[in-house]
Amino acid sequence: MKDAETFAGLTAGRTLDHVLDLHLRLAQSATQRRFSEIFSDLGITQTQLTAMLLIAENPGTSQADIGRTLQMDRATVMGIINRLEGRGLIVRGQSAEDRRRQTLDITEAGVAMLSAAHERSGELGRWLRERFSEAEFHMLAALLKRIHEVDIGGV
Amino acid sequence: MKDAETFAGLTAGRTLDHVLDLHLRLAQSATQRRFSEIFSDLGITQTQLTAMLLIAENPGTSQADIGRTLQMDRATVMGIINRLEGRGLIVRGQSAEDRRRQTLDITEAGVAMLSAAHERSGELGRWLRERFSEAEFHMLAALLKRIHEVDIGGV
DNA sequence: ATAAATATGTTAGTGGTGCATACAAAATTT
DNA sequence: AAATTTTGTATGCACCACTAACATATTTAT
Repeated sequence: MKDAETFAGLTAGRTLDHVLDLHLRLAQSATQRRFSEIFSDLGITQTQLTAMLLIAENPGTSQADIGRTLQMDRATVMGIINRLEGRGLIVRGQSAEDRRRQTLDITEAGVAMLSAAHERSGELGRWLRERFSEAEFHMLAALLKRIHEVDIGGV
Repeated sequence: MKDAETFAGLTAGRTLDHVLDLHLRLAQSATQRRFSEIFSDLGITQTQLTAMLLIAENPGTSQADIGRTLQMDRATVMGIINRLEGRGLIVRGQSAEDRRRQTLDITEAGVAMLSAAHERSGELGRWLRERFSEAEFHMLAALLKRIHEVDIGGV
Protein backbone atom coordinates (compact mmCIF):
# COMPACT_ATOMS: atom_id res chain seq x y z
CA MET A 1 0.00 0.00 0.00
CA LYS A 2 3.09 2.19 -0.11
CA ASP A 3 4.01 2.54 -3.75
CA ALA A 4 1.06 0.84 -5.36
CA GLU A 5 -1.29 2.80 -7.53
CA THR A 6 -4.72 1.82 -8.61
CA PHE A 7 -6.21 2.27 -12.05
CA ALA A 8 -9.83 1.43 -12.64
CA GLY A 9 -9.77 -1.57 -10.38
CA LEU A 10 -6.47 -3.15 -11.28
CA THR A 11 -3.36 -2.60 -9.26
CA ALA A 12 -0.21 -1.28 -10.85
CA GLY A 13 2.60 -0.81 -8.43
CA ARG A 14 5.66 -2.67 -7.25
CA THR A 15 7.81 -1.24 -10.00
CA LEU A 16 7.58 2.43 -9.22
CA ASP A 17 10.25 3.12 -11.80
CA HIS A 18 7.70 2.04 -14.30
CA VAL A 19 5.13 4.51 -13.15
CA LEU A 20 6.29 7.73 -14.78
CA ASP A 21 6.66 5.91 -18.05
CA LEU A 22 3.11 4.64 -17.65
CA HIS A 23 1.61 8.01 -16.85
CA LEU A 24 3.44 9.50 -19.77
CA ARG A 25 2.06 6.92 -22.13
CA LEU A 26 -1.49 7.15 -20.81
CA ALA A 27 -1.44 10.93 -20.93
CA GLN A 28 -0.18 10.92 -24.47
CA SER A 29 -2.70 8.35 -25.64
CA ALA A 30 -5.56 10.21 -23.95
CA THR A 31 -4.48 13.39 -25.68
CA GLN A 32 -4.20 11.60 -28.99
CA ARG A 33 -7.70 10.21 -28.54
CA ARG A 34 -9.09 13.65 -27.75
CA PHE A 35 -7.26 15.02 -30.77
CA SER A 36 -8.83 12.43 -33.02
CA GLU A 37 -12.29 13.34 -31.80
CA ILE A 38 -11.81 17.06 -32.28
CA PHE A 39 -10.13 16.74 -35.67
CA SER A 40 -12.17 13.81 -36.94
CA ASP A 41 -13.80 15.71 -39.78
CA LEU A 42 -10.42 16.94 -41.02
CA GLY A 43 -8.94 13.48 -41.11
CA ILE A 44 -5.53 14.55 -39.93
CA THR A 45 -3.28 13.20 -37.20
CA GLN A 46 -1.28 14.96 -34.53
CA THR A 47 1.98 14.16 -36.27
CA GLN A 48 0.73 15.26 -39.65
CA LEU A 49 -0.51 18.57 -38.27
CA THR A 50 2.76 19.20 -36.51
CA ALA A 51 4.66 18.53 -39.72
CA MET A 52 2.41 20.96 -41.59
CA LEU A 53 2.90 23.65 -38.95
CA LEU A 54 6.64 23.23 -39.19
CA ILE A 55 6.54 23.55 -42.95
CA ALA A 56 4.25 26.57 -42.74
CA GLU A 57 6.59 28.35 -40.38
CA ASN A 58 9.73 27.24 -42.16
CA PRO A 59 8.91 27.38 -45.86
CA GLY A 60 11.25 25.44 -48.08
CA THR A 61 12.43 23.18 -45.29
CA SER A 62 13.39 19.57 -45.93
CA GLN A 63 12.33 16.16 -44.78
CA ALA A 64 15.63 15.74 -43.00
CA ASP A 65 15.05 18.93 -41.00
CA ILE A 66 11.63 17.77 -39.97
CA GLY A 67 13.03 14.43 -38.96
CA ARG A 68 15.65 16.07 -36.79
CA THR A 69 13.15 18.43 -35.22
CA LEU A 70 10.54 15.81 -34.43
CA GLN A 71 13.08 13.07 -33.79
CA MET A 72 11.78 10.81 -36.48
CA ASP A 73 13.50 8.46 -38.85
CA ARG A 74 13.98 9.45 -42.48
CA ALA A 75 11.71 6.67 -43.61
CA THR A 76 9.05 7.68 -41.13
CA VAL A 77 9.10 11.28 -42.30
CA MET A 78 8.88 9.99 -45.85
CA GLY A 79 5.59 8.27 -45.14
CA ILE A 80 4.10 11.30 -43.44
CA ILE A 81 5.13 13.68 -46.22
CA ASN A 82 3.84 11.23 -48.81
CA ARG A 83 0.43 11.21 -47.19
CA LEU A 84 0.31 14.99 -46.97
CA GLU A 85 1.48 15.42 -50.53
CA GLY A 86 -0.96 12.77 -51.73
CA ARG A 87 -3.78 14.86 -50.31
CA GLY A 88 -2.40 17.97 -51.96
CA LEU A 89 -1.73 19.74 -48.68
CA ILE A 90 1.96 20.29 -49.35
CA VAL A 91 4.30 20.23 -52.36
CA ARG A 92 7.82 19.01 -52.85
CA GLY A 93 10.13 21.14 -54.95
CA GLN A 94 13.74 21.27 -56.06
CA SER A 95 16.27 22.94 -53.83
CA ALA A 96 18.50 25.42 -55.59
CA GLU A 97 21.56 25.15 -53.35
CA ASP A 98 21.63 21.44 -52.61
CA ARG A 99 20.47 19.08 -55.32
CA ARG A 100 19.95 16.26 -52.85
CA ARG A 101 17.38 18.24 -50.95
CA GLN A 102 13.76 18.80 -51.76
CA THR A 103 11.93 21.84 -50.53
CA LEU A 104 8.63 21.48 -48.74
CA ASP A 105 5.89 24.07 -48.91
CA ILE A 106 2.24 24.43 -48.02
CA THR A 107 -0.30 24.54 -50.84
CA GLU A 108 -3.48 26.61 -50.87
CA ALA A 109 -5.38 23.56 -49.73
CA GLY A 110 -2.85 23.21 -46.97
CA VAL A 111 -3.40 26.78 -45.84
CA ALA A 112 -7.13 26.10 -45.74
CA MET A 113 -6.49 22.99 -43.69
CA LEU A 114 -4.33 24.89 -41.22
CA SER A 115 -7.00 27.52 -40.95
CA ALA A 116 -9.64 24.94 -40.18
CA ALA A 117 -7.28 23.26 -37.74
CA HIS A 118 -6.59 26.48 -35.87
CA GLU A 119 -9.91 26.65 -34.01
CA ARG A 120 -9.70 23.00 -33.17
CA SER A 121 -6.20 23.44 -31.77
CA GLY A 122 -7.73 25.94 -29.43
CA GLU A 123 -10.27 23.41 -28.30
CA LEU A 124 -7.58 20.83 -27.62
CA GLY A 125 -5.55 23.44 -25.78
CA ARG A 126 -8.50 24.29 -23.60
CA TRP A 127 -9.10 20.62 -22.89
CA LEU A 128 -5.52 20.37 -21.66
CA ARG A 129 -5.38 23.67 -19.80
CA GLU A 130 -8.56 23.18 -17.83
CA ARG A 131 -6.71 20.66 -15.68
CA PHE A 132 -3.94 23.01 -14.66
CA SER A 133 -3.15 26.41 -13.33
CA GLU A 134 -1.07 28.60 -15.60
CA ALA A 135 2.02 27.85 -13.53
CA GLU A 136 1.41 24.11 -13.61
CA PHE A 137 0.87 24.20 -17.32
CA HIS A 138 4.22 25.82 -17.99
CA MET A 139 5.90 23.62 -15.42
CA LEU A 140 4.60 20.51 -17.10
CA ALA A 141 5.78 21.63 -20.52
CA ALA A 142 9.21 22.46 -19.13
CA LEU A 143 9.57 19.12 -17.38
CA LEU A 144 8.52 17.21 -20.47
CA LYS A 145 11.00 19.16 -22.51
CA ARG A 146 13.84 17.82 -20.42
CA ILE A 147 12.98 14.30 -21.40
CA HIS A 148 13.31 14.72 -25.12
CA GLU A 149 15.77 17.60 -25.24
CA VAL A 150 18.71 15.90 -23.58
CA ASP A 151 18.36 12.83 -25.68
CA ILE A 152 21.99 12.58 -26.70
CA GLY A 153 23.39 13.15 -23.23
CA GLY A 154 21.42 10.26 -21.80
CA VAL A 155 22.60 7.74 -24.34
CA MET B 1 10.28 35.86 -29.97
CA LYS B 2 7.60 35.74 -27.31
CA ASP B 3 5.92 32.37 -27.59
CA ALA B 4 8.07 30.76 -30.25
CA GLU B 5 10.18 27.77 -29.38
CA THR B 6 13.04 26.41 -31.35
CA PHE B 7 13.78 22.75 -31.95
CA ALA B 8 16.94 21.75 -33.73
CA GLY B 9 16.87 24.67 -36.08
CA LEU B 10 13.21 24.78 -37.05
CA THR B 11 10.79 27.14 -35.40
CA ALA B 12 7.67 25.86 -33.72
CA GLY B 13 5.60 28.57 -32.18
CA ARG B 14 2.59 30.68 -32.99
CA THR B 15 0.17 28.08 -31.71
CA LEU B 16 1.22 27.88 -28.11
CA ASP B 17 -1.80 25.73 -27.39
CA HIS B 18 -0.13 23.18 -29.52
CA VAL B 19 3.06 23.19 -27.53
CA LEU B 20 2.17 21.05 -24.54
CA ASP B 21 0.75 18.43 -26.85
CA LEU B 22 4.00 18.51 -28.79
CA HIS B 23 6.22 18.17 -25.75
CA LEU B 24 4.07 15.34 -24.52
CA ARG B 25 4.39 13.49 -27.78
CA LEU B 26 8.13 14.06 -28.08
CA ALA B 27 8.74 13.02 -24.49
CA GLN B 28 6.73 9.87 -24.95
CA SER B 29 8.43 8.94 -28.21
CA ALA B 30 11.87 9.60 -26.72
CA THR B 31 11.01 7.35 -23.81
CA GLN B 32 9.68 4.70 -26.12
CA ARG B 33 12.88 4.84 -28.16
CA ARG B 34 15.00 4.50 -25.04
CA PHE B 35 12.82 1.61 -23.92
CA SER B 36 13.34 -0.18 -27.22
CA GLU B 37 17.10 0.16 -26.88
CA ILE B 38 17.20 -1.13 -23.34
CA PHE B 39 14.76 -3.99 -23.95
CA SER B 40 15.90 -4.82 -27.47
CA ASP B 41 17.17 -8.28 -26.62
CA LEU B 42 13.86 -9.17 -24.95
CA GLY B 43 11.80 -8.14 -27.93
CA ILE B 44 8.99 -6.66 -25.89
CA THR B 45 7.22 -3.34 -26.10
CA GLN B 46 6.21 -0.88 -23.39
CA THR B 47 2.55 -1.75 -23.77
CA GLN B 48 3.17 -5.48 -23.73
CA LEU B 49 5.28 -5.21 -20.59
CA THR B 50 2.64 -3.11 -18.87
CA ALA B 51 -0.01 -5.66 -19.75
CA MET B 52 2.14 -8.44 -18.34
CA LEU B 53 2.76 -6.52 -15.12
CA LEU B 54 -0.96 -5.98 -14.71
CA ILE B 55 -1.64 -9.66 -15.22
CA ALA B 56 1.12 -10.62 -12.83
CA GLU B 57 -0.25 -8.41 -10.09
CA ASN B 58 -3.87 -9.26 -10.80
CA PRO B 59 -3.89 -12.98 -11.64
CA GLY B 60 -6.97 -14.19 -13.43
CA THR B 61 -7.88 -10.76 -14.72
CA SER B 62 -9.60 -10.31 -18.07
CA GLN B 63 -8.93 -8.52 -21.31
CA ALA B 64 -11.78 -6.15 -20.59
CA ASP B 65 -10.19 -5.16 -17.28
CA ILE B 66 -6.88 -4.48 -18.95
CA GLY B 67 -8.59 -2.43 -21.60
CA ARG B 68 -10.33 -0.32 -18.99
CA THR B 69 -7.16 0.15 -16.99
CA LEU B 70 -4.95 1.10 -19.90
CA GLN B 71 -7.73 2.85 -21.79
CA MET B 72 -7.47 0.63 -24.80
CA ASP B 73 -10.07 -0.72 -27.15
CA ARG B 74 -11.21 -4.33 -26.86
CA ALA B 75 -9.78 -5.10 -30.28
CA THR B 76 -6.48 -3.48 -29.39
CA VAL B 77 -6.15 -5.49 -26.19
CA MET B 78 -6.97 -8.57 -28.20
CA GLY B 79 -3.96 -8.03 -30.43
CA ILE B 80 -1.62 -7.47 -27.52
CA ILE B 81 -2.81 -10.52 -25.62
CA ASN B 82 -2.59 -12.60 -28.79
CA ARG B 83 1.05 -11.66 -29.24
CA LEU B 84 1.88 -12.41 -25.61
CA GLU B 85 0.02 -15.70 -25.70
CA GLY B 86 1.63 -16.60 -29.03
CA ARG B 87 5.03 -16.28 -27.37
CA GLY B 88 3.89 -18.39 -24.45
CA LEU B 89 4.30 -15.59 -21.92
CA ILE B 90 0.71 -15.72 -20.72
CA VAL B 91 -2.19 -18.17 -20.88
CA ARG B 92 -5.89 -17.73 -21.33
CA GLY B 93 -8.20 -19.86 -19.19
CA GLN B 94 -11.86 -20.33 -18.47
CA SER B 95 -13.49 -18.19 -15.85
CA ALA B 96 -15.57 -20.09 -13.32
CA GLU B 97 -18.04 -17.36 -12.42
CA ASP B 98 -18.59 -15.73 -15.78
CA ARG B 99 -18.51 -17.90 -18.86
CA ARG B 100 -17.98 -14.94 -21.15
CA ARG B 101 -14.74 -14.06 -19.46
CA GLN B 102 -11.36 -15.60 -19.94
CA THR B 103 -8.80 -15.50 -17.20
CA LEU B 104 -5.31 -14.28 -17.93
CA ASP B 105 -2.25 -15.59 -16.13
CA ILE B 106 1.49 -15.48 -16.43
CA THR B 107 3.32 -18.62 -17.50
CA GLU B 108 6.71 -19.74 -16.27
CA ALA B 109 8.26 -18.23 -19.37
CA GLY B 110 6.38 -15.06 -18.53
CA VAL B 111 7.81 -15.00 -15.03
CA ALA B 112 11.28 -15.39 -16.50
CA MET B 113 10.58 -12.54 -18.87
CA LEU B 114 9.41 -10.28 -16.07
CA SER B 115 12.48 -11.16 -14.09
CA ALA B 116 14.73 -10.24 -16.99
CA ALA B 117 12.73 -7.08 -17.54
CA HIS B 118 13.07 -5.99 -13.94
CA GLU B 119 16.69 -4.88 -14.13
CA ARG B 120 16.05 -3.10 -17.39
CA SER B 121 13.12 -1.25 -15.88
CA GLY B 122 15.56 0.09 -13.36
CA GLU B 123 17.76 1.34 -16.13
CA LEU B 124 14.89 3.12 -17.83
CA GLY B 125 13.84 4.58 -14.50
CA ARG B 126 17.33 5.92 -13.92
CA TRP B 127 17.39 7.40 -17.41
CA LEU B 128 14.20 9.27 -16.57
CA ARG B 129 15.08 10.24 -13.02
CA GLU B 130 18.48 11.67 -13.81
CA ARG B 131 16.74 14.67 -15.35
CA PHE B 132 14.75 15.55 -12.28
CA SER B 133 14.90 16.13 -8.59
CA GLU B 134 12.79 13.81 -6.49
CA ALA B 135 10.16 16.50 -6.08
CA GLU B 136 10.05 17.24 -9.80
CA PHE B 137 9.75 13.59 -10.60
CA HIS B 138 6.68 13.15 -8.42
CA MET B 139 5.25 16.44 -9.60
CA LEU B 140 5.56 15.37 -13.21
CA ALA B 141 3.86 12.05 -12.59
CA ALA B 142 1.04 13.79 -10.72
CA LEU B 143 0.48 16.34 -13.47
CA LEU B 144 0.45 13.70 -16.16
CA LYS B 145 -2.03 11.70 -14.15
CA ARG B 146 -4.52 14.54 -14.36
CA ILE B 147 -4.56 14.33 -18.11
CA HIS B 148 -5.64 10.73 -18.39
CA GLU B 149 -7.50 10.34 -15.12
CA VAL B 150 -10.24 12.86 -15.74
CA ASP B 151 -10.91 11.57 -19.18
CA ILE B 152 -14.65 11.28 -18.83
CA GLY B 153 -15.12 14.63 -17.16
CA GLY B 154 -13.40 16.43 -19.99
CA VAL B 155 -15.56 14.86 -22.71
C1' DA C 1 42.45 16.04 -57.51
C1' DT C 2 41.09 11.78 -56.03
C1' DA C 3 39.14 8.90 -52.62
C1' DA C 4 36.42 8.31 -48.51
C1' DA C 5 32.84 9.63 -45.63
C1' DT C 6 28.47 11.88 -44.97
C1' DA C 7 23.82 13.59 -46.15
C1' DT C 8 19.42 13.15 -48.51
C1' DG C 9 15.79 11.00 -50.49
C1' DT C 10 13.71 6.76 -51.93
C1' DT C 11 11.77 1.94 -51.96
C1' DA C 12 10.44 -2.38 -49.83
C1' DG C 13 9.38 -4.99 -46.06
C1' DT C 14 8.12 -6.01 -41.04
C1' DG C 15 5.90 -5.25 -36.68
C1' DG C 16 2.97 -3.03 -33.55
C1' DT C 17 -0.71 -0.04 -32.07
C1' DG C 18 -5.48 1.74 -32.57
C1' DC C 19 -9.89 1.83 -34.35
C1' DA C 20 -14.51 0.53 -36.75
C1' DT C 21 -17.48 -3.03 -37.78
C1' DA C 22 -19.75 -7.12 -37.37
C1' DC C 23 -20.77 -11.43 -35.04
C1' DA C 24 -21.78 -14.75 -31.26
C1' DA C 25 -22.45 -16.13 -26.66
C1' DA C 26 -23.38 -15.11 -21.95
C1' DA C 27 -24.98 -12.18 -18.28
C1' DT C 28 -27.78 -8.44 -16.55
C1' DT C 29 -31.56 -5.37 -16.54
C1' DT C 30 -36.14 -4.15 -17.63
C1' DA D 1 -39.66 -13.18 -21.43
C1' DA D 2 -37.52 -9.57 -23.91
C1' DA D 3 -34.19 -6.00 -24.36
C1' DT D 4 -29.80 -4.37 -23.14
C1' DT D 5 -25.13 -4.83 -21.85
C1' DT D 6 -20.80 -7.26 -21.49
C1' DT D 7 -17.12 -10.05 -23.26
C1' DG D 8 -14.48 -12.15 -26.55
C1' DT D 9 -13.48 -12.81 -31.38
C1' DA D 10 -12.41 -12.00 -36.40
C1' DT D 11 -11.52 -8.84 -40.38
C1' DG D 12 -9.91 -5.03 -42.34
C1' DC D 13 -7.92 -0.43 -42.55
C1' DA D 14 -4.70 3.36 -41.46
C1' DC D 15 -0.79 5.16 -39.26
C1' DC D 16 3.63 5.14 -37.17
C1' DA D 17 8.38 3.44 -36.60
C1' DC D 18 12.16 1.05 -37.89
C1' DT D 19 15.68 -1.80 -40.85
C1' DA D 20 18.05 -2.53 -44.92
C1' DA D 21 19.49 -1.47 -49.23
C1' DC D 22 20.16 1.70 -53.00
C1' DA D 23 21.25 6.02 -55.72
C1' DT D 24 22.67 10.59 -55.97
C1' DA D 25 24.90 14.60 -54.33
C1' DT D 26 27.84 16.99 -51.14
C1' DT D 27 31.54 17.44 -47.98
C1' DT D 28 35.77 16.03 -45.88
C1' DA D 29 40.14 13.74 -45.76
C1' DT D 30 44.17 12.17 -48.00
